[in-house]
Parts: sequence; structure tokens; C-alpha cells
Amino acid sequence: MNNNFKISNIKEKFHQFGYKYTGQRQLVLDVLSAHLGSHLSSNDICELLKQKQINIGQSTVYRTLVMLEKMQIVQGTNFEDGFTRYELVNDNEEHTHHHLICTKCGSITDIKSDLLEDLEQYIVDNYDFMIKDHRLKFFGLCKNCKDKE
Amino acid sequence: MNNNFKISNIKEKFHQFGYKYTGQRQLVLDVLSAHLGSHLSSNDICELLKQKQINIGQSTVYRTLVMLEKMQIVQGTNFEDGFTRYELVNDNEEHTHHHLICTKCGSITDIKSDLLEDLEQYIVDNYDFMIKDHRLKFFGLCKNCKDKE
DNA sequence: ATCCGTGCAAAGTATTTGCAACCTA
DNA sequence: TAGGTTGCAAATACTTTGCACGGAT
Repeated sequence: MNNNFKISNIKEKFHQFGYKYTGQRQLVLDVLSAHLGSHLSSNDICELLKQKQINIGQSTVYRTLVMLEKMQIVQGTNFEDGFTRYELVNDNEEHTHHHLICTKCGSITDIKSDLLEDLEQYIVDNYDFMIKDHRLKFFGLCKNCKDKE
Repeated sequence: MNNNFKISNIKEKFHQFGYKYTGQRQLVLDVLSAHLGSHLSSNDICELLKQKQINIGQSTVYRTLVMLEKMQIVQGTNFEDGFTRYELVNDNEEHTHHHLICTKCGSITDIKSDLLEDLEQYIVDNYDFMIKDHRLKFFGLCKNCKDKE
């Protein structure tokens, strides 16, 4: 099978965790990297592969995504629409980025900047809580839907 | 049945929406108001009622929670642990408050302050997105679990 | 009396698991 | 070759829905 997904040391990372770098796992990574900026559910990934005449088992995709999340290669998020959606983690990001979710058309936009430093400091100071990660979602209307109101 | 849940105009609010203020719906509200600060799943609510020798159908609870959320009396949140948890909305809050989720013991703490004004302004300025609400969760270790590390 | 609400059971849907066959290192 | 991996099907688990009965206005 092709090796379209290019991330340095990705194969090594699998080995570090005692996993094999199989064809199916490459395919899942290929789909994710071919859709940067998208937020794909397990089913999305299967469908996209089917369009390329490739069939791999749903459960394999689920197991692969759980594995990739454990390796911190992908990040799964629940957008309150019924299923977990995944995207590749950007190595440069220290923390998870934020999402703008349009409640009308369902589009999801990433926000790169963090801008939570002040709030995190406030929490550390006032709640004695050790923050490891965060998830921030804004619900509202995207540019297109807003203008059509 | 008793009317333990005291919120002015709650009955009127039901009528405004064309709903009846029934015993079961009162009971769900009673449980929620008796556990302010908790985040109860549909199943939690049924179990708490069973402890008081009260049995109401699971589906009634589900339907009631959906209804209450539509009326903006409760707020449902998915804490990525498999089910939707609900809590009463504080009328004084303009926006949804935030949550600290301990990844070790699972405890959930509310953060009252908003502190997202700057970030929201940044989004409005840069993404042309009309924000209606947000969900912010911090994952990490609570005071207790942090100290036991 | 009418219409909404209730609760049981069945259906639905995303996800997980068991297990025999398969493939990779 | 040995042990992880795959994929089908069955099992889970939360949530939703159909429908007949019951209750509220």
C-alpha cells in the first residue's frame, strides 16, 4: 500500500508504543492528513475510503482512532451532534485549539490562537486545579448563515 | 404531588410553551434543584427518585430534559463520559459557565466567572462569527487528586 | 371530551468486544 | 513463526420512538 502520510518518525512512534504500522492505520492517517481542517467521524473516514474503492472495517477505524488519540497523533472532540470527530494534532500547539460551531449549517472552524492564559491563571490561583488541557467551543452563526438571517 | 421546586413563573413558563406542568416534570425539577452544583444524567435522576420510592419512566425523564433545555431551564453538557448531564441554568448568567473536570476522579466543578470577553471580541473581530453561547471545559487534576500524585 | 403526557417495550445509533482468520515483523 | 491486527457479527449503552392507556384542562 502507498505511504502518503508523511510525518517524521511516525513509524517509530508506533513502535515506541508497541504497535504495528499497518496498511489500514496508514490509510486512516492518509485520510486525516488529506482533510486537514476537517473534523471527521469514524464513519466519514470509512466513506471517504470507500470513494477510493478501499474498504476497511468500521471497528478497525474505531480502534485505530482510539490508538492514535492515545499516541496524541489525533484529537477527538464531541461536537454534541452524536459522534466523536477527529483531526490531526498540530505539533506546534501546546494546547488544544478552539472551535466555532455554526448552529445553522453545522460548519466547524478552527481558531488557532489560545488566549486562555489569563483564565487559566485565574483557575490555578482560585481553584487549586492542575490544568492539563481544555476544550472550548463557541456556538453561533457563521459568516454565511449570519448574513442570511 | 408536592411542589418543592420554587421558581417564580415556572408554571407560567410551561404554559407559554404550551406544555403542562405535570407531577413528573415537577419531580425532575425537584431533583435538579435539590442537587445544585451536580451534573445529573437521566439515569442519575431516575435513581435518585427511586431512592425516594418514586418511579417514573426513563423516557419521561429524557423527554422532560429535552423539553426543559428547550425552555432554557436546564443546560445539558456532554463531558465526554458517554452521557449528557444536566444542571439548572442560573438566571443571572448571561452565558454558560465553565467546568473543571478531574481526569482521575471524574469530579466536575463549576467556574462561575465568565472571563471570555476578550476572546469573544477577538473572534467577532477576526472571524465574523455571531457568538450565541460557548462551552469551555478544563481537563486536569482536582485539588485532591493533584495532592495524591 | 379532547388532547397532551406517561411508561413500557421496541427501535435506533454510535461504539465496543469476541473470535477466527490473517498478516506483519 | 508468533503475536499483534483485521473484520464480521454480536453485544453494549445511551437515547429516541410507537402506541395504548391515563390524566389534566
